[in-house]
Amino acid sequence: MPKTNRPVSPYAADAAIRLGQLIRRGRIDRHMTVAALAERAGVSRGLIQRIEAGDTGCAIGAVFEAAAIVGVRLFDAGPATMSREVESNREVMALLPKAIRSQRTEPNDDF
Amino acid sequence: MPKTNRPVSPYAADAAIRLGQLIRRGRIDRHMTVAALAERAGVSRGLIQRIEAGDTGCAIGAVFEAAAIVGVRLFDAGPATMSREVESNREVMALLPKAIRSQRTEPNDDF
DNA sequence: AATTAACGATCCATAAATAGATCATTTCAA
DNA sequence: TTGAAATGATCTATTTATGGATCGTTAATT
Repeated sequence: MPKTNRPVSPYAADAAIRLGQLIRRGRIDRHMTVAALAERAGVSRGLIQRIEAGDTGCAIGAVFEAAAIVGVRLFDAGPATMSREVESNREVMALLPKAIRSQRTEPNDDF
Repeated sequence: MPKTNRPVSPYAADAAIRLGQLIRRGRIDRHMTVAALAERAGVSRGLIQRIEAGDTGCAIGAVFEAAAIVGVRLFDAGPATMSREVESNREVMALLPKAIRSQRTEPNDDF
């Protein structure tokens, strides 16, 4: 058990678990062992185990790397279109205000 | 510059940047400052900045937490359905083989 | 145009993640 | 059923991320 526990909301925690499920599913579908995936991702075997378990402390780069290798599609963009997606979105980002002049803490997430 | 650089594929790196864009977009749409988002997420202001920049070293729990607060939908499941999604998927996961008996490194990701 | 809050970057100390090894157990295949 | 490989767990050393503070700059309001 870690010394201190970083609090995470149920939604974020479940999302991490869900992604872990998708990765494990993809790995098994491709007949890859945990060790093989670890090697291809350039990380340790233990880290892949934590990623598949939905550990919220894992670096997002390692998680996305594992996802990419086993073919998990992220944010509705495949390997060929992700970079294009990012690029075209830079323009719309540029139109947004650079600073927010507001003091309301903004209630929250309704979607 | 960090002592060692963790290598990440373009797809994984772009996915992190894309998520950062979505979070920044959501934050600005809700008129929240970086500091306000940081406080609500229980992290530092600097971490929110790195998250929005697409830093691959950020913990996935912190990133998903920020995403949840500003209303970014993860893996086609909203707050009300994410946990249900995870739960119902445990069954299908249980049907998958527990160990992979194969030596092929499996080329990779085509989708 | 002036004011001032928000932003982005950097530095340091500390907390935490990761690698790597080991061991027991499970589970697939012969 | 048996044997070997894969998995899951745990431990320690080391690398790395994070918090918190600070500073110059940018950009919203008035």
